[in-house]
Amino acid sequence: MNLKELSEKLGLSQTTVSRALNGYPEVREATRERVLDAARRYNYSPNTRAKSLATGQSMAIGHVVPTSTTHEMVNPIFADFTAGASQTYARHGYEMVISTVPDGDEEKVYRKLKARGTVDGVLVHAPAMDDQRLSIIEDLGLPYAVHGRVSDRPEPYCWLDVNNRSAFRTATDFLLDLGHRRIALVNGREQMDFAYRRRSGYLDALEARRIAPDPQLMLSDEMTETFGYRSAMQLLALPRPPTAFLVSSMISAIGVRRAAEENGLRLGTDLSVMTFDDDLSYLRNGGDIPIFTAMHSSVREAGRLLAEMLIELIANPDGPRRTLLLEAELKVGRSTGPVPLAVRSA
Amino acid sequence: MNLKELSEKLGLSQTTVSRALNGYPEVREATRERVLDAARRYNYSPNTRAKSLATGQSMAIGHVVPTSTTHEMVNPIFADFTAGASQTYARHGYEMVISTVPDGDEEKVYRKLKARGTVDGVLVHAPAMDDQRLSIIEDLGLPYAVHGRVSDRPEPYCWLDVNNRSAFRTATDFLLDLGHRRIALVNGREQMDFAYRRRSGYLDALEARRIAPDPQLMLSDEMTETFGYRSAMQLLALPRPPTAFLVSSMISAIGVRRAAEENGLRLGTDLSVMTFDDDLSYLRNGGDIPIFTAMHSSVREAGRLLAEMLIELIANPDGPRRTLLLEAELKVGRSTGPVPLAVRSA
DNA sequence: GTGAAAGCGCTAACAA
DNA sequence: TTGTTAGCGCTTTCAC
Repeated sequence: MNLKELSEKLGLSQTTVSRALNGYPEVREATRERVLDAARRYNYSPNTRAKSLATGQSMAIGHVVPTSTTHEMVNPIFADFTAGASQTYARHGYEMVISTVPDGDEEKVYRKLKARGTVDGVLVHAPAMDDQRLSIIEDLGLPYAVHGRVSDRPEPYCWLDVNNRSAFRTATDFLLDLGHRRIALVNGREQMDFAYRRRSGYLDALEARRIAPDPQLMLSDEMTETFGYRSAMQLLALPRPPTAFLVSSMISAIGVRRAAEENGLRLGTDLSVMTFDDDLSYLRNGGDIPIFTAMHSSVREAGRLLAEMLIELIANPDGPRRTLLLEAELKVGRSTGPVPLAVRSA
Repeated sequence: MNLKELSEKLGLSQTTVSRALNGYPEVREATRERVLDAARRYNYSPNTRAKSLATGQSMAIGHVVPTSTTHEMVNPIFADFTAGASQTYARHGYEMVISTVPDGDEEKVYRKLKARGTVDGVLVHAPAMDDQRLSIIEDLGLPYAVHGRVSDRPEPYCWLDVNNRSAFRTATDFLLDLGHRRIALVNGREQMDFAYRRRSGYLDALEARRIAPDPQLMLSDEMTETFGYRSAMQLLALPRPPTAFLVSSMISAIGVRRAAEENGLRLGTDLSVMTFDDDLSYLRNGGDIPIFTAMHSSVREAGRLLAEMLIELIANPDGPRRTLLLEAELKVGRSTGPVPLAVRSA
């Protein structure tokens, strides 16, 4: 059933039917009723492609995900964030188009998305400190919004970020208050903007107490379980091992716990583990996770919000570039010892 | 740059340019060269919407994900699978469109996808035993492929599944061979087809040795860390607790480990934990995971394969409904005790 | 081997 | 308030 057929059934012109369906004011109410009714009865839905072609809007938003190095897509953060964004899109009638790209081919993909008219805007994930994507997208004239920030970018752009710096400052202070002095930082890859900001927060806290950071205690790589495990094994084997771990993701913290276990250390007694992660659904199911003391934020909600911001930008491309900084919340769990912990002898 | 502009630059008709670009044979080679060259130079990409409208093909494939109850999208399996499928789509020039739906609204969404011509086919995730979606999609005449199977469905359809039954039979046999007699099964939600098949395999193995299954030892729910933890806490508190756990997902197994830890039990010594999960990227990063003994399969590869099958079906809707059953691989890690473990006294 | 023209299903001037 | 008409950018007969 298409517009032509529907209008013939109704004995009206396509124009009138179209106007009735799209809520234009110049249609008589009775006519509109008739049209809407028939549309429902015949299960009519307008062909998106035809509509797009006529309006120039694709009513779709692209998420471009690099595959090879970062494994971004399988990152639970990405999943939760995307789920949130998707809900917003659905409410506004947008489709979500996900493209995966081998690293390096990104420019080509954005260019194509634009040229082919596949999407009306794009959401950018996991920006690096000197991320080049934004300039490319900006130059293409494609509306975009960023989950995170790009430190090296002076131009205004639409972003939403969690306050990583203050979160890690707070977390580190928390551990310092407990009496810890050797705190390991198990962080994401150095080029990632979030990792840089987190390290800054950690260093801020140490500096404020005049504690010299020990480079040996600061590791960074892609945040997998394996990385957490290996980091902890390595750090716990030091002559002066850390008494606390500040870990940039829950899944890596789980790896840290595995290492602790293998070393015969009990969390909350022999070792403190504190994590920053978003509030991920695959770990909980409505329940609490008191595994670690944690800095939490809702990444799903972040997805919803940023999608709203992007849609607003698409509607008004010359409007202001909105930004939003979310503060993380501290949740104290039982794995962080309440008292200064003895340094384990080598 | 669109076709008209490009053809004007070349002094050719749109027709010829179109033919040259799309590899039609009746174009002189020299002309084709010129056209392809110009297309590259001017960064020409055909407008997808216009092309779709003209051809009737959308060159997009839909993944419909229920949101409310199952949290499917944030399931790491889904993420890895989708990443794999997406790679195949990219190779074949397809876009991937993801829609989230509140449970129950699925029929409406499929109907819309079809009526609006948004996609050429759909991939169905996480089927339940009596899943109604397939009949709906079938009736709509939308090509589809299923990740998993639907036990209650006699009609042929295109699916790819891992052999859950034999995997769990093998896993249970493995634990039985070690001398375990009280083996807990921590499984996915009962309505899920995969959970049913896994339980069957588990029961098969017990029955073959004339061991009566203990209903107390069989739990099922959505596979989160929290569920694994709670299950294990509950089971370990039994008068006769299990000596081994067979867990349906790695993340839940991590919860089981947490519970074991809290109970002062060491994996591989006091307790065996065996898991079935796909080979998930967020846990590893190229490395091994010696956490549990596991039945493994590559879900990313599964995504790639099933996407191929679907694309083939779209190209030839009246062709055979291909199916593919993958066998899981047993990987023995150090957490499964090599000898019968003493039953912990209550 | 190349081009003219119709049409995919819809929207949006402009007319009535 | 409704209808006529001309596109949106591409493919695809059909004619040359």
